[in-house]
Amino acid sequence: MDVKPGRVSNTIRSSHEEEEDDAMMDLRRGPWTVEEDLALMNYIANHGEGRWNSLARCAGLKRTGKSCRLRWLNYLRPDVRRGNITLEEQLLILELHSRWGNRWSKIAQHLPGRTDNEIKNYWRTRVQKHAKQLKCDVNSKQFKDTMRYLWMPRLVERIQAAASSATASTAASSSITTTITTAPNPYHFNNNFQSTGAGHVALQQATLIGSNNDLAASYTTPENSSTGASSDSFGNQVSPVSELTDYYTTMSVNNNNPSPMEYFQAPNPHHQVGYRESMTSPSGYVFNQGGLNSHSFQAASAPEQNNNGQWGMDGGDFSDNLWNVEESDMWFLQQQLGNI
DNA sequence: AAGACGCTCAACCGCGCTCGT
DNA sequence: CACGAGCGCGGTTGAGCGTCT
Repeated sequence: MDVKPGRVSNTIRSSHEEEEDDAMMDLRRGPWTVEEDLALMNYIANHGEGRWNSLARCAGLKRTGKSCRLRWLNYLRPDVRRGNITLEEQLLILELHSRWGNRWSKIAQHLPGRTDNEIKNYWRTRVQKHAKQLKCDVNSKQFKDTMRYLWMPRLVERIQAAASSATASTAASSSITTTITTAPNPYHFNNNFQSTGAGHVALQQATLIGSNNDLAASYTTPENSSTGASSDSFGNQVSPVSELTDYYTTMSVNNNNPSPMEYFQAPNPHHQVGYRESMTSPSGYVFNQGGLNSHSFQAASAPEQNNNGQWGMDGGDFSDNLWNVEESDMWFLQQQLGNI
């Protein structure tokens, strides 16, 4: 990659450090400086975004329009959300990716505040890592089945557990909102900018969803807003209901070994469904495939299981536990794969 | 303590689509 | 219709940092 040496990721360097580099070329590349960020933000605050090439010139930035657009969309926008991908977001990413594949921007549209870049990075670093650890290709049927039958139900279970904890604790009722509104971009925007920025609406929306404390029902899958079979923007057939739940239903009919997802109700295809409706009482399902039921599952010495039989959930902000819990996910998935 | 290794994520690149001329 | 500019998207890179040995 022909990037200037000394590139510093995640680090804002002073423009003084790079003046020598500037003399070498007209267009700057590499990490953005504080001055550049401020120039870009101020210009967009006054003139709006779009027409990126001319914007770059008019703002006095020695950057390509592409670079400015990327910096704005992925980092400087006021509604960009940073921090760990929550359980719900993970579930949604898995679900949407199972339907659309690597259509990152499309997936990102359903995760307020998350960028396609962030989701793409999450997929590559977390999901593909899991596939690698399970010794199967991320695009293989085996791994997709693992996601559908094991990983996603497990996420739902943990979300339910977290929701229960949140309900039990009045203090916890605000934890989800806190998570969602955590860490906007590092710069302070004045009130005028915030009130006029389009992103502010999205941020309010995200907060509203979180504060609803009804996470499963909060999700709006693309099918929620349309009825009947249709095709996506790439001409692929898109089921009116979740491909995921369709798959569960089909598999449970065709497979003598009932999948864990049998405990998820098949949705009415004519009914607009969210997760809450399509997945009833996931926390109650039994892993009876290969003779493993909830008792043997819970009795096993998996890491991170607490005294309540919950997984990595201690009643606190569940997003804090996310990364620790992932290790138990790997343990769990590997155990389950061994039984298939 | 220090070198090796692995992970994360901001940033870049190339391709293809859209739209105006 | 042809062409080019602008833009968006998906793939890839690599610096920095944390962890392991």
